[in-house]
Amino acid sequence: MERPELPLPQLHAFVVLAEELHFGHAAARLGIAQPPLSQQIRRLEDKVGHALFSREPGRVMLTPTGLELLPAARRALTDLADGLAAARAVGSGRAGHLRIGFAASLALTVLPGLLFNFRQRFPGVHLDIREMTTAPQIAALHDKTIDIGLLREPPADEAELGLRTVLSEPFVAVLPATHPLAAQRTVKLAQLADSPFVLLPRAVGPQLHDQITGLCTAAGFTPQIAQHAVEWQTVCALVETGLGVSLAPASIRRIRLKGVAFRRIEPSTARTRVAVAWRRDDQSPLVTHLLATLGQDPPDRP
Amino acid sequence: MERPELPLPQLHAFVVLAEELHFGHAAARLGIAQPPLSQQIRRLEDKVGHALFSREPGRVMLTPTGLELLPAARRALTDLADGLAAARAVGSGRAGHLRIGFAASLALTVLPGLLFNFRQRFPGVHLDIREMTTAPQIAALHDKTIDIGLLREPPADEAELGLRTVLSEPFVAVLPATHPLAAQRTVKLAQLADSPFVLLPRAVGPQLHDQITGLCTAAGFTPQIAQHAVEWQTVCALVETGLGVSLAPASIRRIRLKGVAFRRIEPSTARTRVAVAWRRDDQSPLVTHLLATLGQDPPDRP
DNA sequence: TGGCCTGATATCTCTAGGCGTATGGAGCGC
DNA sequence: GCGCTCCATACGCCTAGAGATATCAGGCCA
Repeated sequence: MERPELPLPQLHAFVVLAEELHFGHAAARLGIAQPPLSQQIRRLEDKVGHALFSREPGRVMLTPTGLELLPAARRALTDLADGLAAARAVGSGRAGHLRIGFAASLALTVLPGLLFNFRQRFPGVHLDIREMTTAPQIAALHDKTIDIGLLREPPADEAELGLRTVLSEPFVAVLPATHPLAAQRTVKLAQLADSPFVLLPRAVGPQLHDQITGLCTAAGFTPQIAQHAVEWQTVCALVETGLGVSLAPASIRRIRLKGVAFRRIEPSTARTRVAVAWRRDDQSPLVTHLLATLGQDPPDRP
Repeated sequence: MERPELPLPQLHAFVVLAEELHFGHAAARLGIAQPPLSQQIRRLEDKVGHALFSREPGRVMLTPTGLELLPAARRALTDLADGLAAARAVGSGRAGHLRIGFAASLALTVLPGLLFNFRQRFPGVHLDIREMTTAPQIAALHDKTIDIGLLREPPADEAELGLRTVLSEPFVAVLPATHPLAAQRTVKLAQLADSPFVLLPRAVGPQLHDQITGLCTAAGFTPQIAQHAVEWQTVCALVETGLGVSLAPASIRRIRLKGVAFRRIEPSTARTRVAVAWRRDDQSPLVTHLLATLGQDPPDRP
């Protein structure tokens, strides 16, 4: 790649003149007087080393040399205009792509609304969504593998990461509608001690899993896990069949199955936090935009 | 098409820095000191409105914005470099295309050598060859439908055209080897009065045709045309079969058939002229080159 | 802590070039 | 011949920008 020798204003003048084939009109289109245009063309011809236009009295025409240069000049100008526009779009956050990690348990709560709102505001932005648990999200943020994390039970000691709580929700008991406790408005945790549990496998969400089993332990019993299911829908479905009960973040109420009842638990102090995480030093306006979207459209609180 | 805002030197600096990702090295490759490079990049970033590089201590990296701009910048630069080279090639006559009209009777004489030599010297030039008789060539030169004409019996009164004689050749009698006159070294035109003639149709080359029949008339007889043939090879082949005799420009000797004899005619004053014609005001270097080629490689004189 | 590397800043110079007005000069039509 | 159109030429002005040198500031390593 060598140093370019053709100033863009001259190329611009050249292209316009090639379209108008009239110095006066071309100068008018360029918004300048005619003599400067003559100079521009002259300078360009000097640089190329050959005439680009034949000025026969009465008509201006492109020479073969000019005809050869024209498409290149035109492409260069449009490339630059388009490239500049695209770069500005990316720079201002109207385009680009954003990689978001999210906890599986959010797929039915904050995530859909967030994606919907964000896409409506920034339709040019490609969103790359991947399901990850908390620890891998933290690692991926440091790796710059993702730009945004949506996770449960955020760690407290991450100096390089920004963290903001998106949702803090209590737990609910998930019961078959036929279960005796379903008759009560609230359920004491200890009352679940004898029921078999249906839970997500610990590997899917260790923080949440540990918090749930921790709640049971605090209530004085160890949950008897009868069955694992990787998705909350499945958990509810299994509860509906009477296989057992479960404990889940309150947003699970979104899953409406007629054979399943959700009941507040007591004590109700235990809550699970959902946070958004990002790199503090991330300059991308897309991150800012996403955080703003998250702030302006607070997810429904169940 | 709007006025471009990105000076090419800055784009060049940008591309080089994007490749080197190191201000010092990039500046060295550009042949400038490092501070000016920093300035170039800064100016470009000001114009774009966003950072193009992230300068973390220790490493320079492209931002997404810069990554978006890079391909456009690269394409614009190479387009211009290539376009400029192509335009210069056309301007200097190393490329382009040249439209040549030629008389059919030259297809076996001046034309092959001319094309061969010209193509060897200017392999980048596309030659557009079309067979035309004299009058259409003159018209096509005025129309700018062709750039070069190779014609017989050029007109004298063409002020706008340049004309140069390429070849001036006598006529020869074309005889079957068994013909009594073939025993002589030279043939008097009148001796052909009783033989049937094989000639090109007048439409193929009126000037030449008229000149041949004119020769006969001058010698006191009207040729009995027994057969027409559109190509000289065919004429010779028909003569070989004994169908008749012919009169032809001497360069026809190139066609070697064992049953055909070529004999000088007397009086030998009659000659046919082949000329090259071009527009005097034609600026194209290709025309000059072709004329030079024609001058430097004189066609074989039979 | 003191070099060293790397990039940013400050300041200066110089010129290419972009634009204007005024003018010249060739064709062309009346 | 006169005026009109259209392009070129001739200055003159002025800014952008490309380049240099000198210096500063932050990380890194010994």
